Amino acid sequence: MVRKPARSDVKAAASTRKPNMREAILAAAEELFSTYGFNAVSVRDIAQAAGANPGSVTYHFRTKDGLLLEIYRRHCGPMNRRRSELLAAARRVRDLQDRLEAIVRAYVLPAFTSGSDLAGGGTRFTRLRAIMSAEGNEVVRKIIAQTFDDTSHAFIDAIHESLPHIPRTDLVWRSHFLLGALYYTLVTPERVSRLSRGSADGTDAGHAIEELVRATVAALQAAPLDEGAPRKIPAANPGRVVT
Amino acid sequence: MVRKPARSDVKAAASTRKPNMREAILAAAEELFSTYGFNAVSVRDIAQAAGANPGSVTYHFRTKDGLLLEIYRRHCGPMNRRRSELLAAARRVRDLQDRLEAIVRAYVLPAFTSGSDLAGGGTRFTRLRAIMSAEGNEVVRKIIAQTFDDTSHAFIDAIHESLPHIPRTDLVWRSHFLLGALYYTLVTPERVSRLSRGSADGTDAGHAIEELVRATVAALQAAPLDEGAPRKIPAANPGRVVT
DNA sequence: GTCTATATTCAGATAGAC
DNA sequence: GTCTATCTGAATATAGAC
Repeated sequence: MVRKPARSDVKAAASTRKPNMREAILAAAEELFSTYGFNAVSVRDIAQAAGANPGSVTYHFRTKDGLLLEIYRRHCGPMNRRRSELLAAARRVRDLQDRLEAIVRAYVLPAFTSGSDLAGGGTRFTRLRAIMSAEGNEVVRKIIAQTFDDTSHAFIDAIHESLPHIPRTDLVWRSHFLLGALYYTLVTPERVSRLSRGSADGTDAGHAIEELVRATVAALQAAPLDEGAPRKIPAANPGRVVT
Repeated sequence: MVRKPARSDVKAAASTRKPNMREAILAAAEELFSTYGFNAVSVRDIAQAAGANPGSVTYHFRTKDGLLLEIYRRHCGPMNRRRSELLAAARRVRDLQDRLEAIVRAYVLPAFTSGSDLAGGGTRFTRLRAIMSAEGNEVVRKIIAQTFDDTSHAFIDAIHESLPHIPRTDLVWRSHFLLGALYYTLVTPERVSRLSRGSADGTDAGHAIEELVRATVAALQAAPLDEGAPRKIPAANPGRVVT
């Protein structure tokens, strides 16, 4: 995906010792951040991986946060656009059960497939988002609230249309669980492989999607807490637990 | 929990300027790690919060990793013991539906209530575990595989007994999703509050547990992927996505 | 406009004072 | 046995060379 320079004259060669150093830095940063987290990776690590000088990173992106910001800018647009497309298509599905499943799929799929360029770009970026939310990065927190909340609301509303008898609040919780499950699967896929004793491959994104969609659709359809069938109060949990 | 010194003579007072500095360091570290993550917090930060000298931390715990290890040692024992107790009780529930719910509750509850001493200790520790799994800390990875896999297997097996017609592999996926949902709720509770437009409080652990249990029980009971009713191949996902 | 050499602050860990 | 003063290396960001 590196654009070949139009002319390879001396001047151009001199001013770009490595073709598109900026892109190389971005790619290296994305790879390292999504693997080790933001805080664990230094600007020096990134520069080294990209074959650049540490200061070169600062020149292109001002700060380490700026670099992260640019990675988000790259991915958020395409990803949310794809989500909107898929959601619009899902809403046109007639059968209610099928529609709900299509909506969930429309939410999950772009997290894996999206990404402007490389194969696995979407997965890598979503993994990065998972790590960033755990690390509580302040820069990212703002981006998320600004960029993703609209999409999240749109999905919750669409789900609510398919399940009008379930209070919106419950659907918020359940779609929140969906995102948590999605993130966790991308962060520690090897745990699935381990606990299944090899009968499942946690890194198989296609399979993960299917399992996640199936589980989520069932969870969304569950009776809400208020109007559920009367249940015994479990001995283990007599009262509410306070944080 | 701070043991009072048997004698408060001059020598004892001199050797302990602050009572139980070791405990103060542990408490400060747990608080900071579970709030900002492991990599974002420096030994100096911890020392300052505990009113200690940075080197004092190294004396008590050798390394920063050692400090983390000790925090895990403190919590894992009580937590898994409580889980075993609750699981044993749950397995004795006769009604299959109720039993399944009790099992899930036995898994989730100790993540909130456990913790040797302070209120919210369990929640704080589980939040820490969530962050650590995202940061991919190598020290923790080993502890988890050693300490938690037995418990996880026990729970999956118990669930499988309640749902024998569902392949164990699917149950592994679904209980994995449970843990992810639990972690994510502890990591970003404010997102629930935001998306619900204030009608839910993400930090209300009691409510979170109820929502999580309800959703998970439904997810666990869903038809497995293999033998589900025949479904249309969704246009959006013609093939498997490769990571 | 792009990158290298350098400055300054701060990290984790040590060796010796109490 | 416990903690303080200090060392060494690495962090981000700058200011100036190309």
